[in-house]
Amino acid sequence: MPCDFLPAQRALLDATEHLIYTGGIHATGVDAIVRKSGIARKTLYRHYPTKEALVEAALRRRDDRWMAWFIAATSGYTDPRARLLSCFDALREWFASDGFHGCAFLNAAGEIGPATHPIRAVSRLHKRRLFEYVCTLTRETGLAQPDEIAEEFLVLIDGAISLALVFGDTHGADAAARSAQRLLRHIPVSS
Amino acid sequence: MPCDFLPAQRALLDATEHLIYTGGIHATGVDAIVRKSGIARKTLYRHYPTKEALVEAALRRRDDRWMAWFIAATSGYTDPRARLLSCFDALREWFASDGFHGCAFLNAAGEIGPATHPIRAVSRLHKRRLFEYVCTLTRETGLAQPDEIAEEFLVLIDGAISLALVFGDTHGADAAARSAQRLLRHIPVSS
DNA sequence: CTCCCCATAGAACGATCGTTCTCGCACTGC
DNA sequence: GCAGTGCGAGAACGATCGTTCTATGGGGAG
Repeated sequence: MPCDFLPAQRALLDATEHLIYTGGIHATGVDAIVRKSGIARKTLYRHYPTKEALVEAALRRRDDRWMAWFIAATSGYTDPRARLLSCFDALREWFASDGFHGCAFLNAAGEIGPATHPIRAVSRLHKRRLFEYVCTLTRETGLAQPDEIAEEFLVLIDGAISLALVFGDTHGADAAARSAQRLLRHIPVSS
Repeated sequence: MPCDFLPAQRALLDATEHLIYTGGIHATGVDAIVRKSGIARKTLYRHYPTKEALVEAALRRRDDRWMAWFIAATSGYTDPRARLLSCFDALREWFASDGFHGCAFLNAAGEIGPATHPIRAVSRLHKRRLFEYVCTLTRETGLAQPDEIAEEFLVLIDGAISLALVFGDTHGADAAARSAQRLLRHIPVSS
């Protein structure tokens, strides 16, 4: 993992990520990507053999950046339980931000049919990375069975994101936070 | 609300629902709908002014049928708490069924950009209907603040569906069921 | 300066998109 | 028999899809 991107790649990935996030993968044409990025079509196809590869690269980079944002946004508390609960504050902020349109990886998985498609693999990778990070948070709390608790948190996180997409508000994050608080209140600490 | 559909409409809605559920809205062309349904293009455009209207009608009917299935699948227990928990048994069964591809309404909302689009309204309607039904279940339990609990259940349900879509397994339903059991164990009954 | 490579702009390719039109066949009421 | 109508099959429309090609114009190495 060395590597920054060339400026042309950066512009392409920025434009692609934004367009497919706000408008969907199939609905965004190469024309729109070229127009928004200011990069020539020929250059696009020099860096990426196909639109699909460009979309996949854009999603991989979004994965990196989203995870970095989420980790940064949930590192403000030293108390492990407060840090775990701050996940939902971060989500609330995200839901209320301009241009929020759900989880790009859930959207991609829902839009693309076959489960063997490379883009579906990016979605799985993202959720697995998120799960691993939540595992580190739950393990720090000293609760019993931290990985199973992390699974429950993953359900709460993705449920909150989905409801925020559909309803356009933050009530899902509030409900998820209530569930999480109850979870922390009633789970025994390990041995 | 009289009305069954004419046979041509039924065939069109069946084909459209199946195609857009498994392949996405934008990825399914009118050609494929015509081919699968065995209905002539001209007939299609007599019943529905545009592909978008046909998709919307197919989603509305899927809403009706999915809700009917979900209600039927969660009516086997007389004990209100067992009935509430049976939601996740129904989901588990759904996740393991052939052709499962997440929630059609979450997928549609994720694929379609503008929140004012008519199809987005169908997604909101579906989740609101699901919420209302879960409310009836939570109210029967006699728990305090049943509507807030129903919100939490909605988060658990949609989170489980999203994880089932991404990972292709039923662990999300298991985790959601654990959260739900803890919820029922630790919430006080109203007054 | 010349040669070469990369970049942009944009035309052009075949394919497919959503939509409309034409045709032919089967059926109905008179 | 015969005009009228509904439907299936499919051609055809312009537009747009993803992709490739040509033409043009710097910028660095020799």
